[in-house]
Amino acid sequence: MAAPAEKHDVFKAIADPTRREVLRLLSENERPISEITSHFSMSRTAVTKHLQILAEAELISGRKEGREKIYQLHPEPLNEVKQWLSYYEKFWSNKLSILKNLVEEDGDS
Amino acid sequence: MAAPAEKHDVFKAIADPTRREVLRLLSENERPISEITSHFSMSRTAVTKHLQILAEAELISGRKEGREKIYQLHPEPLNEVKQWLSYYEKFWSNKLSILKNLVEEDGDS
DNA sequence: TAAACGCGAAACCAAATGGTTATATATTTT
DNA sequence: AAAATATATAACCATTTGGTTTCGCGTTTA
Repeated sequence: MAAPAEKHDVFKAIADPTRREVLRLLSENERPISEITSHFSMSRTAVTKHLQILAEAELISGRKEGREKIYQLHPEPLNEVKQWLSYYEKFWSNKLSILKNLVEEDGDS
Repeated sequence: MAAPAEKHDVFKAIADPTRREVLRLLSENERPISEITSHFSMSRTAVTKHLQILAEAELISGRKEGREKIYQLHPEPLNEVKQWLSYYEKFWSNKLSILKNLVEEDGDS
C-alpha cells in the first residue's frame, strides 16, 4: 500500500522556523498546547495550526487528557529527508563519507 | 561576520518539489535555463523564479555564457539541514547510529 | 453551582507563493 | 540586416500561508 498522497509532506512541515522550534521543544518533553504556546509570541490558535501541520506530516501526535491536549514527537518521518539528503552528500563529501554511506546501507526495513 | 539574515533559507528552498527536481537535474549536469525548463510543464518564467530562490539560498549559481545562462549546483548549504537532522537521528536510531554519529563527529570545519 | 481553564472552530485579513502573459533586450544565426 | 534564440522584467492573478479575534463547549477548581 503506497502512501495515500499526504496533504502536508515533511519537507513543507520543517520549512517553518516556528515548527522546527516546536519539534525541538517536543524532543525534550511531551507538552500540552498551552505550554507550547508559552514559548512563542503568538496566539494559541496560531500555534495550534502549526501543530496540525506537523501532525499531518505525522511528526507529532496529540492525545486528550482531561481538558488538555498533549503532543509528543514522532521523528521517524524525518527519515525521508535524511534519505533525500544522502544523495547529495557525495557531492560535498569528505573522506569519511564512504564509510558513512556503507554504514547507512543498513538503514531501513 | 555572521550570516546577514538570508532572505531565503535552505529549508524553504528545498520545501518545493519542483526545486528539489531542479537540484537533481543540476546534480547530473550544469544546464541553461531553457534546458531546465524543458523538464517541467510550466513556463520558463516560472522556472526562473524557482532558480532565483535556489540561488538566494546559495544552492545554485548561474553564469552568463553568450545568450544563455548556465546554472550549476552548490550542495554545501544542505549541510545545515544535515546538521539539523543529526540532532533528531538519535531519537529513531537503530544500533548503527552510534557508530555513524562517531564517524560524523569529524564532519565539518 | 459558578468561575476559571484549555481547547476547537469559524470568520477574517495581509502578505507570500507559485503561476501566467506580454514586452523588451542582447546574442547568434542565416 | 533580418530573423530566431535565450533571457530579463514587469504586471497581474488565484491560492496558500501565517497570523488575528471571537465565540462556544467540555473540564476542573473554588
